[in-house]
Amino acid sequence: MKLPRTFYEQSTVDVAKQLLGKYLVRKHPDGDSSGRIVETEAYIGPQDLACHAAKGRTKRTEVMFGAAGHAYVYFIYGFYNMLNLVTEAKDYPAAVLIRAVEPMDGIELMKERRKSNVLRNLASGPGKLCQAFAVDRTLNGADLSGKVLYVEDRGEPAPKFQATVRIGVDYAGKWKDKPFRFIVRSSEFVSKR
DNA sequence: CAAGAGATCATCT
DNA sequence: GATGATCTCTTGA
Repeated sequence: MKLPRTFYEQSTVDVAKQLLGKYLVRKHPDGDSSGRIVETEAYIGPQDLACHAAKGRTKRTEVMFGAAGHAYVYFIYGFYNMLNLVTEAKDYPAAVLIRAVEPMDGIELMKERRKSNVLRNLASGPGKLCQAFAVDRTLNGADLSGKVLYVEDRGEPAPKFQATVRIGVDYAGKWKDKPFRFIVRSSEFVSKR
């Protein structure tokens, strides 16, 4: 069952936690792929200095100000794309970063795109995941109730998870220490332990 | 194994 | 003109 818009309208931290154990699905002409989400991070709004929207409403952050249930994809370090899912009310900028998934369907395709045969190395990080799933900025603003990219519930019970600090946000003052990263600790497929 | 450097570009100052 | 929600490779122990 595809997650409805109302799911993404909940508080960002709740969305981030509940996404664990759900399945990211990517439909593509070359073949479809999916993966079980095992790591997420919450970026909870304009006051959160780690959130891009703390810089205000700009061309780049515009999507986060839009309605929940859309993809926010941006390009970083000259190499990598990051996939976020926009949460909460329209005009309130917040999103959940998808950091890692456990590959399920379309594994051969992911191996090709990633140029790696190591299952654990296919989508265990936000940049890797976007490569494996062919997610780039053309998907920025994509509606998650559409056909190209969405998250579905496959009826799996909520996995046990652990909250830790977010990665790579040392510049964010007191916000860098907030426990807004959620990982399925038992999974081999998280980016770091 | 841990640590460091380099790659490379859209976005904002 | 600086810098970043990263990754990979190289180095050295």
